Amino acid sequence: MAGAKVGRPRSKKAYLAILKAAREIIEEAGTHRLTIEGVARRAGVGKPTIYRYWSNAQELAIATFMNPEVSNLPETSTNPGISDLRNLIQQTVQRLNSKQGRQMAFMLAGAETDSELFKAFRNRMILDTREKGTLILESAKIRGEIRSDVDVGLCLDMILGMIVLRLLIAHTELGEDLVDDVISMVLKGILPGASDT
Amino acid sequence: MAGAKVGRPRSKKAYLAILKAAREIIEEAGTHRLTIEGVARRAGVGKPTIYRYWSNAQELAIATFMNPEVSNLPETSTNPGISDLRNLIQQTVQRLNSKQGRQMAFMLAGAETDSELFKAFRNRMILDTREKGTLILESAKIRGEIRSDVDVGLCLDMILGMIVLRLLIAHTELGEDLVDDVISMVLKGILPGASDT
Amino acid sequence: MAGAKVGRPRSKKAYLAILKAAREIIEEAGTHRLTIEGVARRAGVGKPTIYRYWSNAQELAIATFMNPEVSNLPETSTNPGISDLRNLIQQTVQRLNSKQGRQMAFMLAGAETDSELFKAFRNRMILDTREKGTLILESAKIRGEIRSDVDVGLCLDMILGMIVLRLLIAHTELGEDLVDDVISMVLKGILPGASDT
Amino acid sequence: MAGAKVGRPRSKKAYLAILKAAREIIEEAGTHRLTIEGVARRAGVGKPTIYRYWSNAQELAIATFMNPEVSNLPETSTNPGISDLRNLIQQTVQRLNSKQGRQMAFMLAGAETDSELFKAFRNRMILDTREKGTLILESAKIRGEIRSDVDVGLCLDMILGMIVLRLLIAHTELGEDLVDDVISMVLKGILPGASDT
DNA sequence: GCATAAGCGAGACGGTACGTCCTGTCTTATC
DNA sequence: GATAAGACAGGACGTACCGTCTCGCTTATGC
Repeated sequence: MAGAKVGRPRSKKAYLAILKAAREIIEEAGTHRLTIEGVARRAGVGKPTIYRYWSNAQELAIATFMNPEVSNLPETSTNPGISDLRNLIQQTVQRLNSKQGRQMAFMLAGAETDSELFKAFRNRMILDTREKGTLILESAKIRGEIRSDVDVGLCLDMILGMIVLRLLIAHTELGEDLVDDVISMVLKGILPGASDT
Repeated sequence: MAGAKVGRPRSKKAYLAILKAAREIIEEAGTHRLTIEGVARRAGVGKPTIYRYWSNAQELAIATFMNPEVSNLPETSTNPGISDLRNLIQQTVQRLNSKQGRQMAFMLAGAETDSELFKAFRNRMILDTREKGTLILESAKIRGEIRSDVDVGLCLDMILGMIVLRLLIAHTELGEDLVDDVISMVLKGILPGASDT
Repeated sequence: MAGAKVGRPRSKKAYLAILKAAREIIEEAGTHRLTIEGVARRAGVGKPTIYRYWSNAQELAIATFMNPEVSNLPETSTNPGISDLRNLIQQTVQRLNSKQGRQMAFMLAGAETDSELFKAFRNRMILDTREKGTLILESAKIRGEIRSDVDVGLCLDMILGMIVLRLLIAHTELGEDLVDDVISMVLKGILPGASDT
Repeated sequence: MAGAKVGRPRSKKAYLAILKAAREIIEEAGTHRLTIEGVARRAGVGKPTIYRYWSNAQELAIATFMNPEVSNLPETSTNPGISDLRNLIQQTVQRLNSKQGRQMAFMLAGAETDSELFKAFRNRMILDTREKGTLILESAKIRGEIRSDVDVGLCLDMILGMIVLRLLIAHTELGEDLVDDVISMVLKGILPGASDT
């Protein structure tokens, strides 16, 4: 690779203007109205400048959700107990329940599933929660707070899945009570013989 | 009723040819390669004929999954017990796990969520299962097979949500074991003090 | 309304409605905005009914100018003299100078030149005048009012041609003076040695 | 001077290919078979490239006659006499009598009469001759070759009009003799007392 | 310290598809 | 048995974007 850093350096200003314009368009008109031409026009930028960073509108859209404004979840406590699960889910619900999160979730399904950015998104929005949740539940397992034969991944997918389902398909409100209910259910199951809420 | 059945009747043949062509294109190239022009070409049909039925490619794509080939779930027994839940979920997994179902699930997220066809799809693919599941669980409640304070809707959304999540985002295989595991979990919960699988 | 017998109860009415609608459209929007669909819609008539009489929009347009409202020129006196030429040209100018005449002249050039209706139009608008003019000039020839070697057809074509040219291409006003001027010129020529106007 | 020469320059090659294709289509199938899609296909060019230059098929058709192949009339001698009129008319007849000229004349009538290109055409095909003819006749007037009270414009319109009329409407052959006859007539008039041809 | 290489905005390019409109033909039920 | 209604295959319209490709400039680096 000759010319590692020769030539004019890429303009930070242009890069940020593109992301800003893209975010605004998505905000105003929705993800499927995002076009490269529209972004270029709004950002006062040439189309090739956009293509230099992302190879299509899809990727740009995904990137929009990857920038610092959608921050990571706060760290869980170093030795988390089963009670931390509530906070985690609460935070995930809030994050996905935002306008941005909603659009992103929509967009997700249309994406080329093998793309790096799709994976990145999935990592950030779902797996991130899943990972933290795994940490919590495995700790709980060790401490005997939950049964040792529990499939932790399945458990988390049921919780996350429910959230995604209601968001994407049922378009139900995701209230605060929900979090308590779902935790209660996942803990006690639905069979008789467990104490009430 | 003026205009009720005046004029040349719509051609069943053309209608079916359109759906067939659309289905084939989706099968071969994916949902996002479906274009009205392509369908018209393949079906040997004029574009306006397509637009007479559906107002854009999205709607046509959704309609593709609404026709008889993707049939309703079989009826559950008239007085279903908790054991029927397994069959219901098994069938849903199979249906969504097909190539067609997978594509459809993908497509879902990009759709205009207020469109009639989106709702129709949701009804058929999700609510259909949800409704039958509700029947089963409410019966089980009455018979005392499950606790009376259980939120039946939430319970089903956790199961369905997990399926959708794994299909859309994690792209995990949806094996047969899964069904047993998820039912077990939802019945017993994850707290200690329940018998093993 | 309801005809007593089967057969053709509303034929005349439909026919006239078509012509009326066509005339109105041409009047309002110009000849090139005339479409069969538009006429059918406006006339409350099925498209095939129009096609039963005329085979395309062009023919219909021409037919519009063939109906009684654009009347024939008045008859010339039975034994016309050279002085009748002025009246003839005057009338022709007036007829072509009308809005309808103008549009018709425009349309003429776009027409399929071999169609019967094109010929019919030509007959009515140009040859009609030409014929009457020939009568006048041949009579004048016999009476010695003009030279015997004059090409009568050429002479009339120069007069009519000038009118058409100014109408179509130069868009000059066709005033009354013009008629006197052109007759004077065609009579005396432009060489010196003729008395002034 | 923003936008003066920014951006990729327009491709001369594409421009010429469009005109060539348009000319060929008109030549082969006639003016009313000229479609933007057809031209794009034949020229190996995108439709928007055509629309960048002309806003519809009509304008493109007119432009076809405006390019160098249909050249200007040759210059008349610097101090032209009445005898030059013959050459001028002869050339005009030839030009209009060509296949291309004929089609163009037809097309003329269908055009939006206020368009720039319509005017351009009129300028080139009619006014060009008219202007040169005016020069000739005014010179002749000064030298006393024709009467001083002659309306030069009217005279030329009669000649040109006759040509156009026969071309458009009568579809008469425009032979060589015609030129002599029309000049003779316009010079001498049709009254008795002038010498024979 | 000046050449060079890459980035920049602008915008034209060949394309594809859009959704609309109209053509001329056909197939019904109605009158 | 002609009519109105309107669906049909076809095809052109003019527009919007796609992703690529020049342009003439600008901006650093590194020779």
